[in-house]
Amino acid sequence: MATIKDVSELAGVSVATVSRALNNSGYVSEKSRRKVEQAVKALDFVPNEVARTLYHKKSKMVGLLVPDISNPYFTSLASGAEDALSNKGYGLLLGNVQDDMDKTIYYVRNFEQNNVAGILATSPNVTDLVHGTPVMNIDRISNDTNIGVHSDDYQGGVIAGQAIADRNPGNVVVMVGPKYLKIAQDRLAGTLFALDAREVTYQLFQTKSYRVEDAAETIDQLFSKYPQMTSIIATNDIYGALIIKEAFKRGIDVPNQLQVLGYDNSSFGGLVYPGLSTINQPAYDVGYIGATLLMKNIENQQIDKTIVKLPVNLVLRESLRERVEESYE
Amino acid sequence: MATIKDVSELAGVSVATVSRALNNSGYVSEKSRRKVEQAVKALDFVPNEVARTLYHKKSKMVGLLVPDISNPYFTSLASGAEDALSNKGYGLLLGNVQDDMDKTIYYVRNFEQNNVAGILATSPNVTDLVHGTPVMNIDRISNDTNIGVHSDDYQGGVIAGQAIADRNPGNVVVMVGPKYLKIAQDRLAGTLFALDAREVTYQLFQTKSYRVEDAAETIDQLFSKYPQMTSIIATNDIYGALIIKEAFKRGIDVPNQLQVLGYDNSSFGGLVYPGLSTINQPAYDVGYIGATLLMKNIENQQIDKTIVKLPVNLVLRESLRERVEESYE
DNA sequence: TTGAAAGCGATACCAG
DNA sequence: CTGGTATCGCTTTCAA
Repeated sequence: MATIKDVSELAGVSVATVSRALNNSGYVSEKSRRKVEQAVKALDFVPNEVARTLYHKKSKMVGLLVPDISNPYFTSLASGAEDALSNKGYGLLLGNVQDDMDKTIYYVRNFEQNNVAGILATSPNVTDLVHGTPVMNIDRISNDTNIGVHSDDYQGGVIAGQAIADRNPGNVVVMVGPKYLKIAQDRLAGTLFALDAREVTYQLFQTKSYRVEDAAETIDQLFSKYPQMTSIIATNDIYGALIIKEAFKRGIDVPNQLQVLGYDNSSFGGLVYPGLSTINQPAYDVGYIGATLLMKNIENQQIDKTIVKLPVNLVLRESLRERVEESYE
Repeated sequence: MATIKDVSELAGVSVATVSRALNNSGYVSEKSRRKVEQAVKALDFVPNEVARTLYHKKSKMVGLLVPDISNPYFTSLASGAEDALSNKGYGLLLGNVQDDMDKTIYYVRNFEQNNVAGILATSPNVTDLVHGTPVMNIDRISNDTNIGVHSDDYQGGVIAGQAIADRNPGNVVVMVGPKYLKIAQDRLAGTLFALDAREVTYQLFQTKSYRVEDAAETIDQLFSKYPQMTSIIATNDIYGALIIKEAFKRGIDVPNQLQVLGYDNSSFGGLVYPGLSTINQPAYDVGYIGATLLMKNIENQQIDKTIVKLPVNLVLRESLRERVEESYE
């Protein structure tokens, strides 16, 4: 690969001039500029990003930390981030941390060794691990986070609770995500608020994690513990789909005997039958907006202290029963 | 962040000695080594990878090109690659090229600007775009590719054809992937061979791409064109799941009236009901082995000219009918 | 408007 | 065993 020196020699100017021409910085005569352009073309020259990074101590790359890349929700998120980033010429360094603190530490360190311009993090504690690199929290936000973008979990919980309350709830089971996750707490609070407001009773069922591998066995426990349930709010769409499947196996009619509500609006929600009703979290948008904000901070050096909270909405497919109008009592 | 110079000053030795101590290269006295270690600890020093890369003209990062990161098949592949890479201290730069040549070119260029150590590519033509960077083709291999890892597409096609032939095929429709993809051709050849050998007749149905967005409308065309079909071999699990769903909607019993075979063994195949039978492609392994081989080539500088072909197998769930034993005629 | 030269942070050669 | 120094490719003062 040609270097700036090769270009300068071919063009008959100094490397300084080439650099100026390339970056439109400082004065460059039209004549020099033309010579540089020709040489660049002739040599198929592309500036080396590593050298640029070494000088600036900041690369054109952003590190993305996701808990589990097999989970379609995070895939959408990554996809949004990637689109925003590549639009502005940034690259994406991927870190799959698997909800493991050691891997998180490993990747943050690795990112900083590579002078990433910023980090998009789905674990709120990353801010403490970093040595000055801008961090944008996405999806998972903790109470003391003051910058990030996520979807409105409490509201999502409320919508979920109302959707069930509206539809002849019966015996309601609410699956609860890992308690150390604020998003799980918020969502639960919203759901319980909505349910209580409508005087719907419910049972809570705790799940360990959001990981795909843990899902199958959890479902079994669920059905044996609550064989009488007629409504269930799942922690995510994977559980939602598995519950529908298990119901089919047991000859339970969905939604008439058991209605199921997922969460996330993962891509496969529309692939199952009956279609999984769910709460749409704008994962792609969270990724896209998170990346956009991060780049803004990187370029301005000013860290806005803002939390962007994106609205969620109910996606109705066939796994919920018909809505029952309130009667005049 | 501390630099090697800071360490050398604190330790009272030269940067050369620090470097030697850090990399276990050349002679370093025990005494010097201890001083260096202390200084490193005191300063929380981590060597800057960018500077290392500039010197070596080769980073500890690998670029991964995937056609569509929303597709769970590529997600597994990426996951395997990531595991192998992070085990050996390599980072993963992601490029989502969306089957678009311009984006492919953009990313290859971007990867080389960053001196990636190698590229894992799902588009066979990447080898021609590269300026000396080692390329390992994964998943999609063309005829003139001489290095790569993929799963045995022809054999997968054969297995698929046999699975259908074994099960009272009736009116068979074979979906055919994009013809510019060798994997699609090979798979088709295998399927047709198996079907012909058993004297099963079939119809071909061409699909445009593997992209998720294009799937929904294709299904409609399929059902209206072949309302009488009783067996279908889908191009992938997404189509498989959608076909099952559409069958349910139309009151067609799966598998009795219509049996469905997917391809890929995507994570959600087990989430639908009835469970989608499919051909398991070891996506994770392709990614893992591809990355491992690539790293071997990177480190030896010698490019083995090898194609690794991984076996595929039938995953039986409920979307296929019972096997019919051959009768003695 | 231009070019010489000093970094950026590490590595590795060569002399001592 | 150790330290000085050239080098990787680029950017940016500073003087001319």
